[in-house]
Amino acid sequence: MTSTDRPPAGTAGKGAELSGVRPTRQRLAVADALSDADGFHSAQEIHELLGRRGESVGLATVYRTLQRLADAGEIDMMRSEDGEAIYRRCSMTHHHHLVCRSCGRTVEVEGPAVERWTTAIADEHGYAEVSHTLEIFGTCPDCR
Amino acid sequence: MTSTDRPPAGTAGKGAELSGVRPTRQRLAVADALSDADGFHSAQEIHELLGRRGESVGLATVYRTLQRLADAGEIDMMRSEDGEAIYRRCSMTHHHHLVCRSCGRTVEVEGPAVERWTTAIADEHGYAEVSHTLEIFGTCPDCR
DNA sequence: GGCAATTTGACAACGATTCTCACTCGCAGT
DNA sequence: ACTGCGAGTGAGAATCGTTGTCAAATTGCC
Repeated sequence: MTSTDRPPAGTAGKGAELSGVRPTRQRLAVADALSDADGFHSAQEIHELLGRRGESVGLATVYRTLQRLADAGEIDMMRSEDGEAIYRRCSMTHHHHLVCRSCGRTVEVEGPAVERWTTAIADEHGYAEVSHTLEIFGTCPDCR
Repeated sequence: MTSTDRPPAGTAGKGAELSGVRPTRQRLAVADALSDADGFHSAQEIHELLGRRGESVGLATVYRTLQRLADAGEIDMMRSEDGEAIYRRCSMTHHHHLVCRSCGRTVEVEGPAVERWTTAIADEHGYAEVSHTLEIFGTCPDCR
């Protein structure tokens, strides 16, 4: 469940998207760390990075912040092959992976055609809020 | 008592992939369960299914068997949105699933265009023996 | 039949993520 | 600036999926 319901916070009538979200030191630090380090990073990596920077932030807070950012669509979340959640600063295009069965070498590929197709198919069946996962497996040239 | 007995040294050198693999009841049961239930299933689901069937198999064994099968390329493994490992029997008709996030209602869809696209992309990067997984998620009309 | 390597299974160990809860801090009103 | 309250935080417990351990059971092959 991705419930986003929050208690009747009477505070209404202020910032649009940021209703009830406080820009605390920790949140800024997490968002910042993720911006500085590009590419995908796990919550634990971010936590460690913050520690090295001296900006100590609790692990639980890092998890919460990362999740909130992902929910808000400000960052992308996907899962590594180990099943760990990894995040990256948003903006880059949505893409898929072409993975080698033997060595694991991965190539990121884009497919506007696929994006269009999935949306069309879902639409055709009346499904809304579409998302999808696509992974391609094969044996890379070096492993042939 | 070491070099006296020598296991089937070059016994009918054909069973390449199955070197040292015994077709035990448990392994057959797991492979069977996965074949019967199509679609993706987690190790725990398979374990539970086997339990219901009366074919009791240890959880650890299910994990090991599934992993071995995946390594051998006999089944596909990917990760659910929760990060859990899910497997499916390989070699079934090429179709994908359009799943409803709320009620789970699933529609099987085919996409020759996607098949062609994935093959083309893989080819372009020199990858051979291509296979892929694609799942589409959305909210079905009844759940809107 | 009988032996040794492979497998199995119950359970401990693990690592990632979430939950709990007492304590702190930012924000708005006074 | 002072204060109250709820959002936010953090340390550690609790979950949960998955892997490691090891004695006992099973299987293949002589």
